[in-house]
Amino acid sequence: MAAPVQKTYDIYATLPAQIAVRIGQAIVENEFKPGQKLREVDLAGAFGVSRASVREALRILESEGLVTILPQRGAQVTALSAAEVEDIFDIRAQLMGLACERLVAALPPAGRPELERLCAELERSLDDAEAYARASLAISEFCVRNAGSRRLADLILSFGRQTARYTKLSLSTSDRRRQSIANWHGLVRSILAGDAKAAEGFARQLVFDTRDTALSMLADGMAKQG
Amino acid sequence: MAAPVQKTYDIYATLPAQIAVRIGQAIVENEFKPGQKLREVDLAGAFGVSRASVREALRILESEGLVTILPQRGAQVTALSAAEVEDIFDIRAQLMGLACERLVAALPPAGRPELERLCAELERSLDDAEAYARASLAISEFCVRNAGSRRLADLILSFGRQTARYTKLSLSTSDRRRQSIANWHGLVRSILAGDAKAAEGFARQLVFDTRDTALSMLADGMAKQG
DNA sequence: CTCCGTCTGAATGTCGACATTATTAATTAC
DNA sequence: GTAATTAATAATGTCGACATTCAGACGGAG
Repeated sequence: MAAPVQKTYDIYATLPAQIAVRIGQAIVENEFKPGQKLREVDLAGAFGVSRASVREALRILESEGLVTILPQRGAQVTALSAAEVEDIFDIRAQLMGLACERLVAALPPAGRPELERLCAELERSLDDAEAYARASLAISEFCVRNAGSRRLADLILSFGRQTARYTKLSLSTSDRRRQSIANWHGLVRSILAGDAKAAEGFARQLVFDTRDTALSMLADGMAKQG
Repeated sequence: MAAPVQKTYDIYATLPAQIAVRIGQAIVENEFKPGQKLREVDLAGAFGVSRASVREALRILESEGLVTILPQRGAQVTALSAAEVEDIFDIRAQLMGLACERLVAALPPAGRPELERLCAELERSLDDAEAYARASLAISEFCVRNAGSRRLADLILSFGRQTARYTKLSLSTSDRRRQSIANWHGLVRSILAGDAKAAEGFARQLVFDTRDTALSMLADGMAKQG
């Protein structure tokens, strides 16, 4: 008797899920600003669906941390304090370390050239902040999705999306991109060499560096404002 | 100018949240079994509310991992494979390590006697599996909630609830409870001594031991069935 | 006897309307 | 002129009904 087939259900199947994806993109790409109110009637009108579907979409986005719902007061784009940004980066660093430590054993042989290709793509994108952000996300996603745990991957990528705007901020200078690439090189080398502990270290450092830059840039921004 | 007051909104305020709490309790306490279907109409009738409220409640529980929603096929109590149980324990061990490492610096002086009291409560409950499970949850929650990150605490406790039935299974023998207490003693001692690295180690070991026992008991159960 | 297609019943998906609550603007008292 | 109160507005909370899709029973062909 063969094992029962694990059917995969397309999360885009339902209407609320589609709405959630589109609103989520707008948030991650900073079209919807932190703190901005998301009125159900407005969104329902914009997407041509009923409020019920929008409500479900907002619940989905709340579970991803992109939206904050306050009872009787509606939904708004989650606005993070500097302390919260730091907190999320710290947790993600820990989880990214775990994922990359696992990746060393879990990466199938066929994934090795793909890993090198994604790393080369990083170097090609060194002069273009937008392209580098995309390439960085691509190799991160590849590593995390091949670490053997769907749950861990979703968690890390969810935290990544919550702080996407700060990561992008952090990678806006070429100096930082060079520092980032150095870490990625170390990580890829460790993975290909089978050194799990070193991989964990590089993965965590990668996130820590991003965190430190983002926080200092935020602090500068605050200093200018206040 | 004083900082604006951060209002706290009671998550029990809305009807769906109340429904979610009650269904969630039933799941954690194993009254609703893994894989059991949760029909919206049934639940709506049982709680005397409309389907819309039940739907929102089920979404909340899905975000906590207690319920799995399959598009067009409804909700059911999340059923975890042995591999998934192991995965959750592993992630929780990592996060618990991080939390307890932070706790060493974050625990306010007033929390020290409380920590010792909760530890003593563990010993008092050594002969009663039910009481020990409660005491274990209490000290875990205390540690995690005083580690300085609401986000991290919620995450750890959420994973804990998802595997609550297996933790309970693991702590069903007095031998295991003695092993658990030894780890808790080590953890509390490390915290009070200010040794963050040792605290991290004990915290992880605590979860690892629970994982190992639960998995071997699950394997035995499977062997009997198959 | 087995397998496939159809059909029936029941569940979820989606919607619009009403009830309730928060916000804001106007008004009045001081 | 300011502050507190109140009324109007606009948002969310909750509900019942209709549309759509899925699971299983039934029946017929091979």
